Amino acid sequence: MGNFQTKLKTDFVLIFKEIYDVDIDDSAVIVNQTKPEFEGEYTLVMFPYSKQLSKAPQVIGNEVGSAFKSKAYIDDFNVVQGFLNLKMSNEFWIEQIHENHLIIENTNDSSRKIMVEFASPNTNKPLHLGHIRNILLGWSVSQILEKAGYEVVKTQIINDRGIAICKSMLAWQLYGEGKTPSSTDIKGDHFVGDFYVLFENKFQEEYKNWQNSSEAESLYLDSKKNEESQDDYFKRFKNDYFNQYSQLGSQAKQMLLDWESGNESVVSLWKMMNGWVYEGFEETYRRLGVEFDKLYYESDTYLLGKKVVNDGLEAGVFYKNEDGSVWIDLEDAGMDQKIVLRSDGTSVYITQDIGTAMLRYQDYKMDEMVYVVADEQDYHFQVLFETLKRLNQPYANGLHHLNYGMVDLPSGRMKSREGTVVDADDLMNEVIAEAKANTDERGELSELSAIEKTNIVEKIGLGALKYHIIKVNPKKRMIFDPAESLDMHGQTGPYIQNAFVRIQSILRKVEVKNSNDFADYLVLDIEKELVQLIMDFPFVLQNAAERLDPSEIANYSFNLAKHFHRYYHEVRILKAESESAFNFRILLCQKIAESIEESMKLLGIEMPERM
RNA sequence: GGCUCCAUAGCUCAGCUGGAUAGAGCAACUGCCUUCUAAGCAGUAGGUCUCAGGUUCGAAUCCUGAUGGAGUCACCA
Repeated sequence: MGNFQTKLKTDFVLIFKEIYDVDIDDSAVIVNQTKPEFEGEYTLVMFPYSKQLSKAPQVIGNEVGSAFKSKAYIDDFNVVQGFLNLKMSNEFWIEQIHENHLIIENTNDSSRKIMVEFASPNTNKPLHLGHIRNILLGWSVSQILEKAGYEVVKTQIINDRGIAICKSMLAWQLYGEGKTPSSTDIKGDHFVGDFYVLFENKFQEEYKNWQNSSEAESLYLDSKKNEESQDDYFKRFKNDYFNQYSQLGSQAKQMLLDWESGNESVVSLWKMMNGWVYEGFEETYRRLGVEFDKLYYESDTYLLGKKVVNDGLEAGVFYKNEDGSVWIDLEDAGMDQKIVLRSDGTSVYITQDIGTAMLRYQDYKMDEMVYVVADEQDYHFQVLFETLKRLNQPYANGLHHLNYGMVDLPSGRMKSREGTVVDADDLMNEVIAEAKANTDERGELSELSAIEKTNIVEKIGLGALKYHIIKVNPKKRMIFDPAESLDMHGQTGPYIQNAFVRIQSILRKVEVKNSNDFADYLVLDIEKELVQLIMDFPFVLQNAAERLDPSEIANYSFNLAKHFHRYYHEVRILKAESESAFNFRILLCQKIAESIEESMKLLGIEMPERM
């Protein structure tokens, strides 16, 4: 790792050995950035060694500091309480700015392969805000892992079968009048989603009517719980009605059975409608700037787990119940008994996941696997991972569940029934429109062509939206305020893009960019802070990769942009006081821009040249 | 009810391997565009880090308990 902090630690350990003849663990050494109110840039904490050496922390600090002074990179030191503050030499900063801190030396065993699953939508509805968080996290984590030296395979499992899509299909058959996305000029996924909603509405209507029948009356009177109102009762009864009484319900279920038995007309209807949905999804993905290496479809994998279950039965991982259902007992691992095969021999959700995991291993031989799935499925993945472990899968110790928190609106949880779901396409359109309005008002782009303008406005709008979502720690449930997501000031994507744009604007005005003639330049404090930030990149990246947490990169980018904006305001760059100052500052600006661009790229956010 | 996760400024969030006086942004208020793009900068104000114990040189951070909130506990996915 080309990380200077690591070098500081090892030097500290050597010094300790030399002057005290004591071995300490370099991983326990604490290096911080010196607080601005003290002199110096790096701080080592001495308290932990006080007891071991029976010396006051201040004394240790002074002794270690004196030893450090022989290093060329140290200029001076001071000790406050138990904190040893190191002031780096000017040459150190001059040297560091020449280094490329964006190159990550891979310390992992050479090129481990990791598969990342994200997005994974159902094909009966368009994508919404929740998918956007999922997709941004999955994409970003993929980029981060790749940068950290992994070979990454981006994948998803598309839930293209089941009762839900059959509802859309049936509604289209009954009420669609042969319309298509192109005949109505509606995006394919929305088109199919509209029929899903239509089905629900028609079903509700049918259900309401039925509730007035004598059959319904007597059922209510016979099987209501005491004091239960008719409304409550029928709310509870909805599923049973769908399965046992509903006309529409039985037609939809019949359609599912027909599909499973391979009925030609149903299958071709299914293919046509899913095709429409995929066209719509494709457009949304393209706009979001994401792509996948390999798609898996549930229609191909939903039968897969069965063979595994049979093998597992022989190996004693599973057991069979009297009724023929198959289970796994995970109680000794603190979990429950879980069913893996129904008594009728069909597989359940987790069985499919087991089968899919094995198929993926056959295809890619990955060492690790990341599932980007909301935290409501925490337990499911605990069970899945434990099961895969017991089945002795080679990647079983490399399984990760990136369990992000769900997205709430200021009004509470999104509910499709109440129509509060925020649609992904609408959201993108809105934020891009806002970016366009702001851009027009500023007038900076008035000389550019319409195409260039559109291009930039998209980058800004999507930058705002993506940053707003990705800056939040994935583990946390987040509250998404649409009004706030339109903001382009303060800690936002456009603020960071603006720092980059300002640098580009400066660089456009410079004729010769590669003059490295500034060895005599005395680096300013604010410039040291900026170089220090640039030097931090590998450290931040490593953390983000280990924790599967893009928000660390987001915070880092903001920090860098913030420092740059202050620098830009305080220090003349183009009109620097000397040639060496000019040369240094131009190179510094280039380095800052590169670091901003690289870290934002890891978040899936592009930089415009102007804005 | 069992298990899991969460609780930091009015709001949205940082603060993670325990370290110095807990930080940003938004909203509010005050300044700064003849000067490299004001999507910017500087400043004011805003805190019992939910509460109570414990661990130690030192706790927002680790442990225990309480309170409040969320999720989950299907032969659903």
